[in-house]
Amino acid sequence: MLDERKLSVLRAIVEDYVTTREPVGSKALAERHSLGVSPATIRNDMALLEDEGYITQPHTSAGRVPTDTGYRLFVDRLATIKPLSAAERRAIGTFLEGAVDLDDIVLRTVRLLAQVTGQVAVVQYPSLTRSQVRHVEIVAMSPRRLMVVVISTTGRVEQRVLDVAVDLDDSTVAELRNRINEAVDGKLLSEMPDAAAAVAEAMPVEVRPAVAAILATMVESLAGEGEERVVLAGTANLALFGTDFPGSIQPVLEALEEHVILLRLLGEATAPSQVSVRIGHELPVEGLSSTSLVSSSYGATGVGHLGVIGPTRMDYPGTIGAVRAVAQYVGRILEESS
Amino acid sequence: MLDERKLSVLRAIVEDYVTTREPVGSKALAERHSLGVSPATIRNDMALLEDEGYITQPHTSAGRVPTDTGYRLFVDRLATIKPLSAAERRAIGTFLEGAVDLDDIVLRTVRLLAQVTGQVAVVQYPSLTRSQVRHVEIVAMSPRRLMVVVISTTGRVEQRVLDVAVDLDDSTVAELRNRINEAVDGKLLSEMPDAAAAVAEAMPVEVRPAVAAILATMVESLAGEGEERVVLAGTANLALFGTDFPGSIQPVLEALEEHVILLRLLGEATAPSQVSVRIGHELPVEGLSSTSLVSSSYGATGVGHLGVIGPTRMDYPGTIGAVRAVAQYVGRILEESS
DNA sequence: CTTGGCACTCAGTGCCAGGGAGTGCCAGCA
DNA sequence: TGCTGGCACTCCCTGGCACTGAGTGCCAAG
Repeated sequence: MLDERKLSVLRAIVEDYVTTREPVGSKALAERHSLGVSPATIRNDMALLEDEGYITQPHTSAGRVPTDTGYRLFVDRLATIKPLSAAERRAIGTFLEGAVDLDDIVLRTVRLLAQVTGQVAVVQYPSLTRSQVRHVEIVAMSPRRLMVVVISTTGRVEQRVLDVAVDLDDSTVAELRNRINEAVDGKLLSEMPDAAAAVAEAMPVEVRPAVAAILATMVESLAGEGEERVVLAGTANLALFGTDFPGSIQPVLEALEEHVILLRLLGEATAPSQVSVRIGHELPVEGLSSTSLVSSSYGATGVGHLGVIGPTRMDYPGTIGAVRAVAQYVGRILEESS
Repeated sequence: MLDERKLSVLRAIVEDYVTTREPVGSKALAERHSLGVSPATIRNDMALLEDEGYITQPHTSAGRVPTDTGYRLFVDRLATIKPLSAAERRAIGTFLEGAVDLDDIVLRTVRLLAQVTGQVAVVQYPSLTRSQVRHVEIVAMSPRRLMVVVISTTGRVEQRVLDVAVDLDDSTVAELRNRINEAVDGKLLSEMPDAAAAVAEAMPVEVRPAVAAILATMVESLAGEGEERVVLAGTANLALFGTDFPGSIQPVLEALEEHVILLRLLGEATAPSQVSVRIGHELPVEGLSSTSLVSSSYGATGVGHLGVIGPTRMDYPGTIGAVRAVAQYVGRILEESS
């Protein structure tokens, strides 16, 4: 159905449209790309591509514009990812090296990504549920109030204050601390429920229910969905692409404020440690129907995700390259600092 | 210079312009407001108001628009703050009551403020330096690595991991913990340096330098500028006012991403526990020169700030009322939960 | 000091014609 | 069968033009 030349035409249309922001016509294509055929032939091909739904015209006597499916085909079969230049890679490296703690790493990453791609960057904090536990600290603030602090290998530190129904003396707390650390050290937080159950079993019978309750609360509050966090940067870049969004960037900004939704989108990315691209209406979010999301997980265990959101008319090869590179660097930095 | 009637004219211009978004002319003023004089008289007044710099015309043969100084005069002398309706107050109360922890309080507050005012809301986390210390916990994670956790009465919990040069055994750490808690309990974090010095003095001489170093690092890292945080909501509302910003909302969005700057602006607000209004070029930030900031501190001790950022052409009486009300409620909630 | 009248300015709108980019279709050619 | 050049057609965009209407500044009279 689509022979080699028609694919070339589609590629040329996407590339030209991305750079010029204007519908591209057959004559311009014949001039700017060496397709070896006349405009008339290209017109025939374009008519067919339009029938197949890959391109469309804004109005009768205008050039063609890629559709979502057109971009999809381009990304899947026609684009070759643009690797970053050596200088760019070096800049990324040194910029991220300078980070002092996890907050700083995430902040730098998201700003970097926004700056490199010129679009909106999204970075998720390393997910606690996928991180390994490095240390658990339990402190009795008062006889019936405990503070639990969990430190992950990725550097996240989360704490909760729990009220318990039974007085717990210091030695019991100390024992609990030791047992918990023994049980969960190096484990994924998602494995904690099982480990916690075992710990409760091993404690003296009179405190067992209290301990079980503590552990349950602890696991729930630390490993819950609510603990995922994302950070954004570069929303100002949206205003530069204002014309790319039908009407207004308002719905886009609204969608970006819903961090829960962003987290879901990032999480839905398919293959681990590979860049995923979701285009226009492929994103199941109203306000983002004219944007694309280029995302990837980072870290060896896919401990978090990051991505870039921009208009569907974006430079996919470049953006994919940037996202991939940044994800790699962040993963490396996190491993070094753990 | 400005008699009563001219002030009324200015007030009428501001009110009309805020609602209609269009330059207002003498005839319209005479019709919509009962000023008791003819359009011609109003024209004379307007000419004078323009000479004084309170209003301006976008072009000849257009109506008048308030200038920054015009708004300033309006806010200072002409506006009567619009208190929220009973229903609104009730809604605020119940919405904020539902919060489960500090993060939740802040999140709900900022969303509420954005929703009520229809503009961009900014809420600063309770400042650690102005909070009282409720509890300090020191935990030896390994002989040379300590974790320090500080809990404030406002519910903020901050932790740091410190590496120390000397081995500290458990009993020393325990003693340190007790002494610190004794010394700083109920004190403002800003008073900690003094308290810390006294603690170091009282420790055994061989660990004294190490302890002093720990305390110094601790105070510095916890009470430093870097620890202030702000949260935004309602940036999407900016797009609705797009036409109010010359050119683009891009510089505004950019400025909003600079949290450090926002913090500075919030902190500069003058009178404590009173609503401060800064209009247009009064804000020393390039990108915000066509916006106004209505802000207030909250909490009895002015422990944090919150505010609203919108176009200079905003409903000042309503916004001031909303900011004041929300600040009061947040303060109350924080006290209840402390 | 206020008021009505009057001339003037100028943004905004609707209309129209011309130019241009682009398309679809068709007939001819390899 | 597929490519190509030619041609008529569509429709957006631009610029010019006249017109309207809101609004102003000024002035003379009350």
